[in-house]
Amino acid sequence: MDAGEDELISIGVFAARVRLSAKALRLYDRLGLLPPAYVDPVSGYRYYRPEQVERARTIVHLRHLDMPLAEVAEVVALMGRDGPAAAERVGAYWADVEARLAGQRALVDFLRARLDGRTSLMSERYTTETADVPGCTVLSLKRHVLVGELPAWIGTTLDRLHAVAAEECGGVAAAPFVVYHSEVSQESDGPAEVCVPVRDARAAREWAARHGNGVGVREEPARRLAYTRITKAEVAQPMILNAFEAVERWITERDLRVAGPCREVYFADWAAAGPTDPVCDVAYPVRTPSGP
Amino acid sequence: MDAGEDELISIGVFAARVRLSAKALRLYDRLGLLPPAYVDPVSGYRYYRPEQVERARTIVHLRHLDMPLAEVAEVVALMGRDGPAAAERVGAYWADVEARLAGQRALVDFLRARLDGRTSLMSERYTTETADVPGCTVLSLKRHVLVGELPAWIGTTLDRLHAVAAEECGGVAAAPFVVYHSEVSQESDGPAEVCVPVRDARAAREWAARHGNGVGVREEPARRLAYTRITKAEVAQPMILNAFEAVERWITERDLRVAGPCREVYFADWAAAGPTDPVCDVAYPVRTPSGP
DNA sequence: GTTGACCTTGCCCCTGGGGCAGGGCCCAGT
DNA sequence: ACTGGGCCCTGCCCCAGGGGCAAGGTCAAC
Repeated sequence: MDAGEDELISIGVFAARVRLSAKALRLYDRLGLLPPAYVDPVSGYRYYRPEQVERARTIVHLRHLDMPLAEVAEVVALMGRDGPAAAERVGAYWADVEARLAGQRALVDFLRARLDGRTSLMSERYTTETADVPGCTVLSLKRHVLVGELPAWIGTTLDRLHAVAAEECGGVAAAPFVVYHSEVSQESDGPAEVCVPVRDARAAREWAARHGNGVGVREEPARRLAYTRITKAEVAQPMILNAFEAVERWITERDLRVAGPCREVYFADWAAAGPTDPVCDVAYPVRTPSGP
Repeated sequence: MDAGEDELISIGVFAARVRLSAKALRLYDRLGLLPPAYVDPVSGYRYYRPEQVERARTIVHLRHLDMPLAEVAEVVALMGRDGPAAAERVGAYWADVEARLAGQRALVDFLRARLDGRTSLMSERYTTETADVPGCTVLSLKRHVLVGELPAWIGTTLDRLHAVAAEECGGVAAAPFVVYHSEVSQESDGPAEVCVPVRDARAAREWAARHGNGVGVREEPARRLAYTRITKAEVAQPMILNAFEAVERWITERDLRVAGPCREVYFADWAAAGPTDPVCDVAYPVRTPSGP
């Protein structure tokens, strides 16, 4: 158990054994990730022990998974005391990676199809029309949200506001919708706003003043919307982007102007709908080139 | 076709529409990736046109795949002229990503098992022994090679040297082996050397002087090897790391010292072997604590 | 004792931006 | 016509995770 001092290894030899650069080892020392067993107080030379090889190799492996050093530090800190917990952290990290990847894979398909020119065929699938919708008072909740969390957030928020509208505000007056401010389709975070039109504007305002943590009430003006209707399956990322682009193209071709942030109008019962049932209108507010 | 000047969009508005920061747009301008349609020569203000939205969004998507800007530039350059070629490049990029990922997935399994403590069970699977092997003359080819390319490189190089040894150097004298210099198991590149022992040292030397582009001839000294025997299936990354670690542990426990770079000795016919057939010895040269 | 290999710190470089400072531009209201 | 506030400009420093190089100190073998 008593390790002789002859076991001290210089940084170059240690680096070669664990396949790290000396530079990386110095960095890990500075970060407290893998401090040398001994540092000569005069020369500043770093010396390692063979027992440190295991820790170093674990770090190498974790870096090979592109795990940030901060997280690597947590894992190796756990390693000595609680192996299963460390293994668990690695699993959790990798699950995150795989989740991100699933989205990226879908995006690859979408992009390849678009670059391939198959998009022109696809845009014919979308029939765009306009409709004039009256103004209304809406319960609204606005937040920055990442693409990955969007569906879940929309679902729960819609349910919450739906319940409030039904019980406190005289019922739901029209189809709920989600507005994407800074008017892009999706991708990355960016403020999204879930809106549920209510019948009783005054009751809504009072309820929001009393309870609404984050929930606001506002007037949504009457609008002319250019929209295309899509199925439940087509709402998924990134397929829905095709719908947004189709509507944009339709607007441009007709020399109309976009007059506000784009939105998704959920006119059907989401839970009851099958994958091929239409559930959503992808819409842009428009005005005519002449009028305001 | 003549776009009115009223279509010019300021950087802030354009940034919001394509969901990029103004900072990113300036960077893309500087890199020639997405130059503004017009730059005011007096104020330096950048102005974009709606037609540039498509290109910008493609860039956003590609960046979302973590594609480096240099490669993004190539793809978007192709986009206008040759869509299918651009799609092809994206596909190729993603295939690379997936390939890298396959290796990382295996590494995750390996690491989780090790951190979980299941490694102690596994080390019992490996029976380590020592053997004294005589010195010999070897044909050798040394190169820096990445982990992913290792199996392919070893295979083809072994075949090449095998053929030379058989035809020009009096035949193969012993089992070929691969030496990993800077003595680690694997991971990342790092010089690896394929060695094939030959019977006729003089013929080998002459052949190498005449033809050997990169192929060298050297004396491999007699060694005592600590080794464990593994099957064809166990040669795969990263499972083989368990074997290396088992041998290292065995050496440490017996108070021996590593006396050279580790190696894999391929004693069986690789092509003819099934997954459960032993084909390889994972070995470290050792010396006793007393002797040199 | 000398020499060359090794080690040290410190600095600038890369990518893909974020954030801030100091200063210029533009438009709308008065 | 002026002024204010909101855009926009450039330039600088910052992040991870190191790579590379320079100037200088150390170690060990001969």
